[in-house]
Amino acid sequence: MARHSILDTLHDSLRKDALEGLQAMRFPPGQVLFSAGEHCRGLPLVLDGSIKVQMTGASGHSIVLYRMSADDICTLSIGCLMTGRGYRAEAIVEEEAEAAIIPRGLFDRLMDQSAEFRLGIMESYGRRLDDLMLLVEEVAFHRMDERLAEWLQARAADGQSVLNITHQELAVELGTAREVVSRLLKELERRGQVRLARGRVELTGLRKTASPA
Amino acid sequence: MARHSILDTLHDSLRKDALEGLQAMRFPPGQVLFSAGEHCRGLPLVLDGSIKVQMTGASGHSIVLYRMSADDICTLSIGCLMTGRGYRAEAIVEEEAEAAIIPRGLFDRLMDQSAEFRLGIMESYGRRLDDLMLLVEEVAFHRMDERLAEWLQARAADGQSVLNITHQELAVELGTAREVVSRLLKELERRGQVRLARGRVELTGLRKTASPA
DNA sequence: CCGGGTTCAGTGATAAAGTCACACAGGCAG
DNA sequence: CTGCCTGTGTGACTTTATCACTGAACCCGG
Repeated sequence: MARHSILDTLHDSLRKDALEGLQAMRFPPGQVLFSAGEHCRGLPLVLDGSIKVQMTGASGHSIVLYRMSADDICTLSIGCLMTGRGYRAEAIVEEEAEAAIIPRGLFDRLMDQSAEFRLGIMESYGRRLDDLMLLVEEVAFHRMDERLAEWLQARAADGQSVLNITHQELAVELGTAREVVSRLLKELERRGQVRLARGRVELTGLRKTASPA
Repeated sequence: MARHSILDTLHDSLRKDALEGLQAMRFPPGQVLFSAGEHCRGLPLVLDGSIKVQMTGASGHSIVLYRMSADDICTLSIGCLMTGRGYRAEAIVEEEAEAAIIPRGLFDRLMDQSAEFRLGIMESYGRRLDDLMLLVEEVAFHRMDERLAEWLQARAADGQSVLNITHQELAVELGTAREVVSRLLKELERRGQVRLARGRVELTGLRKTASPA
């Protein structure tokens, strides 16, 4: 059954209707939920798993914009739903995911009848906007070596110390070229902060870049 | 009196209430409407003029995220209003502007009672999200010389052919350093595409960068 | 187990962009 | 006229991006 905190906020009769209009679906890793240019059929709620949203530039390069996980809302879809334009990004399942789609009609009804639902939607929007603003700042002004180290550290903080990821995938995370990632990782290895193997990065003693200042 | 298309969509009695709860204010160029860290007091509607929204990174560098002009909504504020977090960016008046602020209570009421109002808000959100995604792509993957040329061309398309702008301001538009802009402009001047003077860029024969491919 | 294709990773050379440091020019106030 | 402040130009150097390859690791069919 579809479990999502934004549905919990609904009053009984409305919640009942909502749950009837929804059906959860499972998606395996690698599955593409939507891709650039496609039109939007409703608002996806992420119930479980992990989904990354990335876009590909005219240049052919890609960059990951953000991730969605349990209890998230695919805010991006609302814009498409409202303006009728196609998606500009694509969504790819990373860890097996479960999601339910709120069809347009039901979405409108929930927006009309539940202040709590509206609040949830707007909050989600606000967070997404913030994320993107931070990303712009990061891409525009931060050094690549720091961004790479931070990305790895964030994963380490999640408890993971061995990442199964290729240099190419890391390059997409950071929006740069594979060669750049290879060179920076090699440098980190020289400093003893990571250990490298094909398709694998093991974090050993990663800390802040011995900064120049 | 406050004229904004999103108010026109309201039904008579609601519109009357809304107009009573609003008062338009004028702001001179250079005025800061809000800055990073401040809290949000309501949703600003832009009635006229031009306002730029920019953020400053930890590095001290700034970049313009987008502009608002007549009939726009300061979508960014909604997120702050909903999540209660402070602004992450700042808004600065460029051309003398007129704006009205919808206080929180009235905003909630309009969201509750007007589907058209909701639609307007969500559309605005969608556009903003799109803008930011495009900006990420541009900053991450496009060459500086092309971005500069495109920015200048966009102004030329607006009918302006003499821009009163400093290299530093252009650098903030593009999220780069002043020196980079200076060098690129000098290169454009060598090619006869612009004429330069202190605080002034005159567009003469600007076209697509004689691209390498 | 071997051979051959595919995916990953490493690296040199070069171009583009960012950083630092400083010189100098234009315009304005006293 | 003389400073002074802001804006611009530029050299030297670092970091990042791009291009063009090389070779290593893995996968699979025979």
